[in-house]
Amino acid sequence: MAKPSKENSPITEHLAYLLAQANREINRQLELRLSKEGVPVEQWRILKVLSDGNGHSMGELADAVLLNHPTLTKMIDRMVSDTLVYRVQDPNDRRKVLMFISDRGKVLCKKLNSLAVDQEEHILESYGDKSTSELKRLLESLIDSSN
Amino acid sequence: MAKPSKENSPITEHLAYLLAQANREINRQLELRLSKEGVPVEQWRILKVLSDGNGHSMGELADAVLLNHPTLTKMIDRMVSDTLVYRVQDPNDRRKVLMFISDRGKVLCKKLNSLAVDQEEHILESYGDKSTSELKRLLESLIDSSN
DNA sequence: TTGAAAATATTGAATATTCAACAATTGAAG
DNA sequence: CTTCAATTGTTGAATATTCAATATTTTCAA
Repeated sequence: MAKPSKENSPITEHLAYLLAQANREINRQLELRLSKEGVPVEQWRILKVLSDGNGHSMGELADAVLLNHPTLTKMIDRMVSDTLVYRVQDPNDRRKVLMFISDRGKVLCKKLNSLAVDQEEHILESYGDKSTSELKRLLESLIDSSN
Repeated sequence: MAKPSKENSPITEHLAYLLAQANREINRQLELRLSKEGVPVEQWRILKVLSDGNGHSMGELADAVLLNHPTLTKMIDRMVSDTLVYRVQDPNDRRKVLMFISDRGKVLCKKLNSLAVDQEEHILESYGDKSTSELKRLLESLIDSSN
């Protein structure tokens, strides 16, 4: 009699797979909303981080928005062309570039925020208040325990 | 006095962001393990799905491994070159291609499974048994409620 | 039975991402 | 001080992904 083995468990039971699947689905929904303004999810994240009005270095930003450096550089290039953000050399460390959000960027960010809030509310409705906050709590703690 | 608004909540509090972050981190860890065999995560998923020995169509496979069709086609091309899998025309519906895992693929899949199990056990240790199963349950239910 | 629509997989061009190398600046040890 | 290593950001080439168009087969209505 064969003993049950983890190695035979279907892919759908792996945490890594469930995370990928959930992420894909939620991201797809968010993408759909933000596409109303023609903006990819990553750009919304960038705008949101910068909307505190402070300057953020590229490295800091890359960490915050989950992009690696070259990808971020190229995305920022586009956003600068669209005058959503702008670069300023850090006066205290001239290796660094500080990114700031423009007025136009702020206006767009507000619109995007409300589209994103729509989605969160939609999730709350179909998935439930309690499940949502419990899931968030568990995700935060997983991320913590991974560092 | 300004009332607290969801729209100002930091990006780190959004479910979509937490999912992306957790997914990124867990995937990174898994990638690291599987790189011992030089195999990307997606190929492991493909092998795992095919390791039931049955033929799976490209569409079915694309859904299961969370890749869109053209990407899967090109990845399968590589795996066929590496003789990990092979194509057979579906005799019942000649539009379809059925994918099968090869003997070499099975051998590789076993090694990959044990690397993946290592990771899951590492997560169980640092994150805890209870949290892990609770998180899995919530993720499954989120995915369910999104369809 | 025929012809139009749907389903399935692949292709090639356009786009995006990644890797490795680079340039500029700072930090720090001798 | 000077030099060498580390940090920061960008670039270009290589790679990968996506979108739109295509080919093939099946389905189904007329």
